[in-house]
Amino acid sequence: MQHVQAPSEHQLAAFRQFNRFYTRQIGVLAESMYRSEFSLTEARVLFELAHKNGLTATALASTLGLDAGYLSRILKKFESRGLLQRTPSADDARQSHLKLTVAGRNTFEPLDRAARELAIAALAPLPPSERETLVEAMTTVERLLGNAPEPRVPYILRPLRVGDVGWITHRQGLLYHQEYGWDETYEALVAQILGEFVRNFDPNAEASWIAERDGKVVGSVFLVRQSEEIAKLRLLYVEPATRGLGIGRRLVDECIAFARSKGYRTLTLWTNDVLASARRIYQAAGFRLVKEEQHRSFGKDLVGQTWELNLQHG
Amino acid sequence: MQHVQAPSEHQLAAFRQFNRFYTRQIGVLAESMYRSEFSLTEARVLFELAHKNGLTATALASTLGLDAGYLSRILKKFESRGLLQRTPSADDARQSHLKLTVAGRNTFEPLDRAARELAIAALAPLPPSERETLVEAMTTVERLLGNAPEPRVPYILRPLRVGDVGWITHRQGLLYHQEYGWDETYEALVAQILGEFVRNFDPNAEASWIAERDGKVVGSVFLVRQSEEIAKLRLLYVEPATRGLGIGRRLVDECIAFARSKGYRTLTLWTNDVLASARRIYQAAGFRLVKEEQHRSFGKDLVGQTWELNLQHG
DNA sequence: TTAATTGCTTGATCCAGTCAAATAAATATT
DNA sequence: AATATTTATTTGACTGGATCAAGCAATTAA
Repeated sequence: MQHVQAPSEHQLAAFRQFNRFYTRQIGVLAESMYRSEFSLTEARVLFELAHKNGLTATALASTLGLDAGYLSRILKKFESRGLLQRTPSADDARQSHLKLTVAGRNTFEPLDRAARELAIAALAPLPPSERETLVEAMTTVERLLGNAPEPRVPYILRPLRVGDVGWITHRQGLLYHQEYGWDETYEALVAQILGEFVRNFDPNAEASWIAERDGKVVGSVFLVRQSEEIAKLRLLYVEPATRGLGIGRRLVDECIAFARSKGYRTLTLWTNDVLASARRIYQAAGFRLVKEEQHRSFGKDLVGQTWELNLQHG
Repeated sequence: MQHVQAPSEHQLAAFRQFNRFYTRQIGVLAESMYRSEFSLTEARVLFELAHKNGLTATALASTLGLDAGYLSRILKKFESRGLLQRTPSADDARQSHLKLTVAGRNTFEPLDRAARELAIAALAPLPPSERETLVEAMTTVERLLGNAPEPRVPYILRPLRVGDVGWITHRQGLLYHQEYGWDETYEALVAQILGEFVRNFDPNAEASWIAERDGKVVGSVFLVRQSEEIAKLRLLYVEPATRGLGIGRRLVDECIAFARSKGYRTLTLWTNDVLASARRIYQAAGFRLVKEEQHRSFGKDLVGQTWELNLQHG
């Protein structure tokens, strides 16, 4: 059962403002097309036709959100001018497949170039770094508003890369601050642990896994050597937005498998009792609570827990 | 002289795709208004009138990008229905100031609520974290495309907050990786330094400054106590996109002033000769190079430099 | 004083876009 | 197999959103 929280006023306001802004923006674009022999809608149709052969009228109408009758007339106009060729569909005599003729492509070309010039004119004044920022932001909007197809692969695991240490520190610091009120010393501890992990990394005895989804880090875990026989799992974390995909469990499983393969006898970890969702994962994976102690850290009174997994009986 | 590089093909494509996408998006919005007694344009006019009193027709036409004649008719319609009141301007008898009547506000209200419902419907399906991402991306697009007024305050300095340590580590790690090819051990070093800084922080002898612009961290510097008489400046960094605003210089100046006020005699720092822009700042601030040594770090052969500033003669 | 510009209005017009009805093919139902 | 329903497309009829150009009065510049 998921409680759906209402969007905040600030979010609604920003969303609506953006729509007003972009309505105007597109008005400007449309205006600049005004002198051409085609309307904005006709140009959109041409664009679709130029980029995809064999479309049917219905498909076209639905991707552009056009009235079927209106589109029909536009297509008729194109055909009468020799820009468009219709081929009756083999398996449905009602439909035909649409394709621009050579003349059609030639007509589209200057239109397309003009649109390109417009885009250049919009981007060129920006410093290069901001161009990239802009494009990224646009992609984000599109992905989130367009009923973005859920990524086929829900997430991938990959090794640590430059930038990850800082990012994970940042997210964990913020997250535990927001959720549990831990202060900046927690983030600092994470930074130190990860810094040391990287600088003293022993590839034969240690490992890390980063879960990535849609190009963004959504989880991670680290396995360090504590002694000849004991490996330690550290800093398991999963982005709240991606909980429920089994990422946490997967990360822990990877750790266990790796530790076992390297001949460790015990996998240990230290956590705090407030971290309930992590605890469930550890329990499910077979860890057993071996020690608890009160401590004051990160600005809070906490109960630290040590969990262990025997790697040999399994 | 600034060389203006052309936008990349990828950027142009993304930009144009977004325009097509949002054209469709706005088409959907307009459609949903179809049954109301006002057209989308009329609704936009109403919105502007509802949110700003005393507008003139020309101002309105230009903010919405409307034809003056068309707007004139719309206003006439509003006035004849008693939604709008025009007050002749005192200092220009050609203009009049526009203001919604009470009836006008009452008419606008359900319209506004409907638009609000639409916004809710668009945002509600997203998980909260993505809502915020979306809104941020929209704001970014708007800022970059709308001839965004440069933020009045180009940047602000603020103390360290939770999340900063990780973020700064992330950015510095990535940046020096991209610009100079340094490997992940540099990021790890930054993490350790910052982690230690926070955990052993002595507010009477140490300090940090975060430069923020538009809500985003764009620079930082840390000052640590090395001994009774020597303070050390560490990890100066400025986002490339915001170079030229004097942020680096400002951060260094803050360090110097703080070190002086705390009675240190010397301010020292360690850097590498490849970091040219930082070096210029140190030189300009009066630092002198006191030592150089070759070393191999971060996967590169580097020349380390120690710079010092005498805090007493100034 | 005259000329040019600006703010707004009005007449004329157009064509983008909507709606409903019609046709023919495909699919579902009996 | 016959009938009903749905789907893809077309066509006729119409509306009203939007543009353009001309015009008027007030303002500003020459």
